[in-house]
This record gives sequence, structure tokens and C-alpha cells, in this order.
Amino acid sequence: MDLRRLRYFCAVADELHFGRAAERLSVAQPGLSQQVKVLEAELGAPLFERSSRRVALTEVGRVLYPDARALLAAADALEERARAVAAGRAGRLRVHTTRSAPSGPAAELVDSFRARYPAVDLELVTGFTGWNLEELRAGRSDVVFVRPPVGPDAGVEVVYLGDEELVVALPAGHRLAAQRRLHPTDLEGEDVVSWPRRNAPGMHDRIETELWGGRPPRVVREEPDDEQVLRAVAAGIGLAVMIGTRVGSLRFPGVAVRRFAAPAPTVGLALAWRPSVAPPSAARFVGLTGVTGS
Amino acid sequence: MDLRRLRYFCAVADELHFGRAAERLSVAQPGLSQQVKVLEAELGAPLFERSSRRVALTEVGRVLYPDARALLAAADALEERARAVAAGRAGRLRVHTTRSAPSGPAAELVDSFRARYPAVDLELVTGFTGWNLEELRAGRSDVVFVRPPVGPDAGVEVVYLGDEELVVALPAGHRLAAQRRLHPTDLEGEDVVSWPRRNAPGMHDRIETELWGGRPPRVVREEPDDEQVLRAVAAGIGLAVMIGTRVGSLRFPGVAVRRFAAPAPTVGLALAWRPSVAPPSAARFVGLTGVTGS
DNA sequence: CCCGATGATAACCATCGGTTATCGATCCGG
DNA sequence: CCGGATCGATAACCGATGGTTATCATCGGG
Repeated sequence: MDLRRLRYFCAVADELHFGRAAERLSVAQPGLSQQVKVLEAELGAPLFERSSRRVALTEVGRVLYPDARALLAAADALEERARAVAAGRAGRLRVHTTRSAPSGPAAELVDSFRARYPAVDLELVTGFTGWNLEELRAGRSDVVFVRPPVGPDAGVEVVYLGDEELVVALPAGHRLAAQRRLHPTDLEGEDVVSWPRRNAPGMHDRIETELWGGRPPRVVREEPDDEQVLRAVAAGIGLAVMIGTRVGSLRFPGVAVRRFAAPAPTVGLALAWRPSVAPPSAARFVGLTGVTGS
Repeated sequence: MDLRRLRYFCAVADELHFGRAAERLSVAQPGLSQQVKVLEAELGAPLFERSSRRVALTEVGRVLYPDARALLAAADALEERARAVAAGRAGRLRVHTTRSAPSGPAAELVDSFRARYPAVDLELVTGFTGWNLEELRAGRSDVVFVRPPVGPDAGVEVVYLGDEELVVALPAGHRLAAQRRLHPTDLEGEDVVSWPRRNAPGMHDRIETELWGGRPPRVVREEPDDEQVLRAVAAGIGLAVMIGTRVGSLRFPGVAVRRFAAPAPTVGLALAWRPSVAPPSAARFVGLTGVTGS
């Protein structure tokens, strides 16, 4: 069975005229006649009654035609879909985000991707930088959001998205809450609520370096994620350093938020992916950063 | 799009091994590699991740595979069906029968055809010899039952099925009902109930010739079909000549049936069809006569 | 470190789909 | 009744392409 022959058959069936059908197919008439004849030989029965004056479908042809049309349509659809998937306009894309990302530039990226490629089935999972990278390496994710820096890794490409401002969350009555702007040095000696380093080692170290100059702060409590951290702050356990956009979406009673004086310390956001094994849609996703980031 | 390439793709996807897939397809491995590569070029993205040690589907390949399988299955089904129709094992067959046929050899033929070719959609229509031939010539029927003789007609082939015995239907009290066996000469001068000659001219003339020696009988009533004829007989209007098997299925109170003494006069039954334009199933139908008739 | 397995590549060949030229049949107008 | 026009079939030829064999490159394992 050959789709080309079926196409030829359908064209002749539509036109009931070999000359016109050949023209529509952009081939010469003899070739068309030959191929239809081959198809008839394959099936074992004529599909057309021909006279030099009239072409008509035989019963066999009449029965075959609708099925042939359907098959051709299915083939075209398959090809179209395959091309779309190959071009990254359709298919599945697994993205691992981080808890601190959805409210910042990451949300913007995901939203614009969804708007631009609605046919892509986007599977979003929330994790931490460290775990996300494991998932990426294990092939369970196509693109992951990370908090840089992340150690160099063979086959993994990191695309920097931008920086986000850090802020300080304070218990409502904290003495530093009296200041409108804070300096890193103000934090020295304060009780701090933090989170596990392995969630995002790069970010963790960067915060320590930028704010405490490499001398570790006094961590009086470690909570598993931002929300729990803020709850601890509200309870007066200590202060916490957080991402500005993130704390905005987690407004807690009993927590005062103070920005740093310019230049405010920041933490970065980046995408990591493996171009060699990523589906085409991943390239589209990463490609959008050039658009939204500019 | 080429079904062969899709087949190749599916084979490799099944085996995840070019060598084995090539063997299954009965081609050499390089050709398989080439064609898969062509397919990938057509779609614009690789379908497999290859290393010299491992072959795996890419995301694109994973998405494409089920659709490809379905399309191939549909193509195979189409081919199978087309072959079946071409071979007369499936499709549609329009058969025009006659009112007097279903109870005789015709029923046997139709039944055995149905049993043998259940996938053929048999459309049965009941008519008369004359009208059936018109339908056949007009292309509205594929095979028709007729009461021979029928005039020779270009492109129409007539296959004789056999003869059926004629009997006489008499009003219950008729004087001839006293005899167990009748002779044609007994009918001379009797009142006769008949039916329109144009329904089956050949049969009509043959009955007149065989029973009345060419001198037309005294037709006192003409009814449109057998059933009405018998009703008229029951009412005592006259006697009627009928087909033995037919009168058996139309047993009327008030009607006595008498056979002729051997050799009983008969009327024939035949099939007519147009081999040049008939669907393959028509040939199968006609072909069965050789089987059941022997 | 070499060997075996596996896919890719190179070079060649045959098949087949398509082309042009031409034929044969049918219908139509004069 | 004949000549021309229409249309599909046929013949002969050609080039693309799918398939072949031989060989290479890479990678994993003993």
C-alpha cells in the first residue's frame, strides 16, 4: 500500500477525468494512468470503468473511496502533528520550578509560553534547585528553574534569567523594623530563621557571603520552606532574608518587611536544561527568555 | 509522508535496535538507518537518541509512535478490506428476485450465499422478470432472477438454474379437482385466472405454448400477482397454473392443487447479470450456482 | 588495551515513478 | 458518412531513490 497511489486514486475519483486529475496532482496523465493501474493490480479489481468518453467508479472504487479519503486525512494529520512536535509547537514539556520562582520572572516566562504554545502540554512540578537538577539529570524533567550559581555539569546548559532583590522579614516588633532601609551590617548578630542548604546551595552561600561577609549568621531555626520560615518569623523566632517578589505573595500578619538600601543585594534566577536530549519545546521555552528578558 | 518509512520507524521503535529491526523488516541495516534518517529530516527532528550502544526514542518519537501505529493499522485494514471487496468477499450486492422465486431454488442460492459470504451486504428487492431486467440494464441491480426465456441482450449473461414443476390451482369444488393427475388437454376450454404478460413474457408464453398448444386460454380474470390470483381461484373465478413450490407457500383455503401427470410441464429459473460492470461479489453469487446446482 | 557489537557512511546498482511521443477509440459537427 | 477533437492507454526512455555490500567510527567489556 502506497499513500501516493491512494492520493492518485482519490484525485481521479474526485474529477472522474484522468487529465484534470493529473493536472491537479501536477503530474503528466500517463503516469497517473499507470499508477492507478498498479493500484488496481494490487487490489485485484478495477476501480474505474473507463471509456474514452467517460470515467466512472466501479462498485469496488465506490466502497474504497471514503476509507481512502479518511486514511489520507489521518496521514496528513499525523504529519502535521509530527512536524508541530518536532518544531516544539506541540507535545509535552516537563518543567520543574522552584517554590520561590512562581511569583517572579519565572511566572512571566511560564505564562508567555502557555500563551504562545497552547498546544504544548506543560507539566509543572515544584521543587528545589538541588532536587530539580537531579530530576533533570535523571531525565525526568526537560527544563528546570534553579537559583544560581550551580556547579558546571556536562551537557547541562544554564541560562541566566535575571536577579531578584532580597528583603528582610522581621517580627513585627523587631528593633530593625523601625528603619525604612537596612544595611547588610545591621543583620550582624541577629537571630536568623533559615532553610536547608541542600535545597539551593548556591543561593544559600551567596546570601551568606553577600550579607554576612562569609561569617555564618546565627541560625536559630531551620524550616523546610519559605512559608514555614515566615511563620517562624511571625512567631518572633528571628528574622529571615527572602526574595522580594516571593514575600509579596506570602503576606503574613505579624511580619514586617524591610528593603535594603541601594544597591540592594540580590539573588539570581536561571534555567537549566540539556539541549542534547531536550524535546524541541524545551528549546522554545528557553528561547522565550531572549524575548521576555529583553 | 511514506508508509514504508513509518513502518521502518515503528519497527525500530519496537526493537530499539537497528540490526534486529532490519532483520524483522527483511532489509539490510544501512538501508533502514538511511530511511529513518530521511524521515527525521522530513519531520525536522530526530526520532531516536542513538549511541553505538543504545537506541532510545526521543520525546518526538514517543509522541509519534502511537499515532504511527494507528495509521499503519488503518492502512492495513483498508488494504484488507479493499482486497476483500475486490475478491467479492465483502461489499454490496444488489439482487432482484421475483415473487415466484423465493420459495424455490432461488432461496437456496441466496441462503448459501449469505452463509458463505457474510461480509457482503446483500440488498434484496422483489420484482418481476421484466422489471428486473430493466433494473439490471439501468445499473440499479447487479444480479437478477428471471423466468426464461429472455431475449438476448448485449452484455447480459443468463445462467440457467433449473426447472420448476407447474401445477394447477383449482376452486375446491371444480370438476377437475376429482382427478389426482391432470393432463394439459384437460385445461382446454376452462376459465383461467392469469397475470399480466409483461411481468414475465417468456414464462407467460411458455405456459401458453406447453399447456394450450399456442391457442390462448380463456382468461376470465387477470390479477397483478400470485397471491391475488389464488384468491380469485378460491373465489371460484377459474383455475390457474402456478409453480409447485410457490403454491406450497401460499396455501389458501378453498383452493385444491393438482399436479400434472408425468412428464409434468415446467418453467425455468435463471440468473441474469452483466459481467463487465458487475461487482466481484456478483461473480461469486453466480459462481455458487455451479456448486448448489451440481 | 584490544575485541566485539552497533550504528553511520560510502559507493554502487536496480527498480520504479514520471516524462514525452504516439496510438486507438469514441463522439461530434459538417 | 467522414474528419477532427477529446481522452485514456501504451511504448520507450530517463533520473531519482531505495536498497545492497563493504567499511568505518565509537563505545563498552573482559
